Amino acid sequence: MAEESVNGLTGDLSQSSGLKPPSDDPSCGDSQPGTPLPVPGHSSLSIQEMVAMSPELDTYAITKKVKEVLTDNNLGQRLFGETILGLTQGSVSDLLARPKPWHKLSLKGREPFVRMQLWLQDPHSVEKLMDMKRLEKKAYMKRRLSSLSDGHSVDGGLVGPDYVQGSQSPGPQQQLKKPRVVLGPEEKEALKRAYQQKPYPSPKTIEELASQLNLKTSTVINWFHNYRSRIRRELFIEEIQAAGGVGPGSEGGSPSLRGSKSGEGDSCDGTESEGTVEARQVFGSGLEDHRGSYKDHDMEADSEAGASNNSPSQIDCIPPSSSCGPGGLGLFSLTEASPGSSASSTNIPASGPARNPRDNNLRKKKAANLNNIIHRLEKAASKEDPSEWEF
DNA sequence: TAAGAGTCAATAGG
DNA sequence: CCTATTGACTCTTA
Repeated sequence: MAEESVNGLTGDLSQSSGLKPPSDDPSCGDSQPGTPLPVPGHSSLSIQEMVAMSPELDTYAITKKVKEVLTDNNLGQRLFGETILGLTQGSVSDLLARPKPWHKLSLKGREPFVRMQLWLQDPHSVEKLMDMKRLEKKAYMKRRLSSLSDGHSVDGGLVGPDYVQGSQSPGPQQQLKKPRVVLGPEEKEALKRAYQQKPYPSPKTIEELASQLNLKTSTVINWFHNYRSRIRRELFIEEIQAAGGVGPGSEGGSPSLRGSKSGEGDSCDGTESEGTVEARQVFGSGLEDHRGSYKDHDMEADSEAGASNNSPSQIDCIPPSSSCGPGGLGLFSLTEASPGSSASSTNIPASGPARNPRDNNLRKKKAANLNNIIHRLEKAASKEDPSEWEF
């Protein structure tokens, strides 16, 4: 009997009484190598099902909390990623640093967040990870010792980086691995310039770029793909969320507020934002504060001669919605899925200006992205139904 | 088929 | 060790 309930996720909206029978793996044909992770808490539902049922989650709040817990306990992203999320360190880093808003995530993309949420709810989450860490260390020591006394290195093969770039090969293996391409600063600059002129270059342009920069066309193509998507992501996360620094080793999130990016220097930000707001609820256990508000990309008119009205974009702050979970359940933050914006419960107007050094870049990126936006606008224009517009 | 989403994995810095 | 960055790859999607 035990309380192995699938906490939360199912919470209140899953009570769809008779759920499907336990075994309902979508194993038709095949889809994936199966579920990589058994789902932390062990439950009868696959995370995929949980993801599907999950209400909107505040990805920002979740990652914030996870980062906090990890740093507070000296747990690394690698361990966390591999044991909890089934992702590699780099992916975890990326995810934690730039969570995409829930409504912009695909089902697959939501999975890690659901896992994180589940993990946060597990009262033993930390100690379990700590145990893992200890175990790893022990195993490592053991290996080391035995290889020493043995006089021969016996690598378990768990973590064996294949050396690629070395001029010499280990011998037996064919180092047919392609060495990683590393673009130089000039090349990147050139590509960025090209992007600003044309985020979606024609094959011809790509060819030209490639030959001019002495790169493979596939590299150029990849670069554009990556750059577009990363720019987009950066943009909305920068706009959306205020900077929140969590000091290492100390908790007590002191979310610093940053209403609007200060358009230092020259240009003015003719930003206009309609603030749509809505209250937000807190997670039952754990997550206490969060925020996140979205607004669409603002296209700013870039004009120097223009007025420099520095009207701070009005970001509405709503009073703390003190919605305490009844009896400690609300596992998820319920929100009415709102199209383009979500709430922001701001806290103390931090006196300390948490300036973001990236503001400059932001401007540049915004500008760079303008073309991108235009491109999409054009696309949208060809659709009758505004609901199909994607922004 | 091209673009987007999600990742992986090499690597650069700390 | 650890984390951040980023070119390339695998699937989806339209």
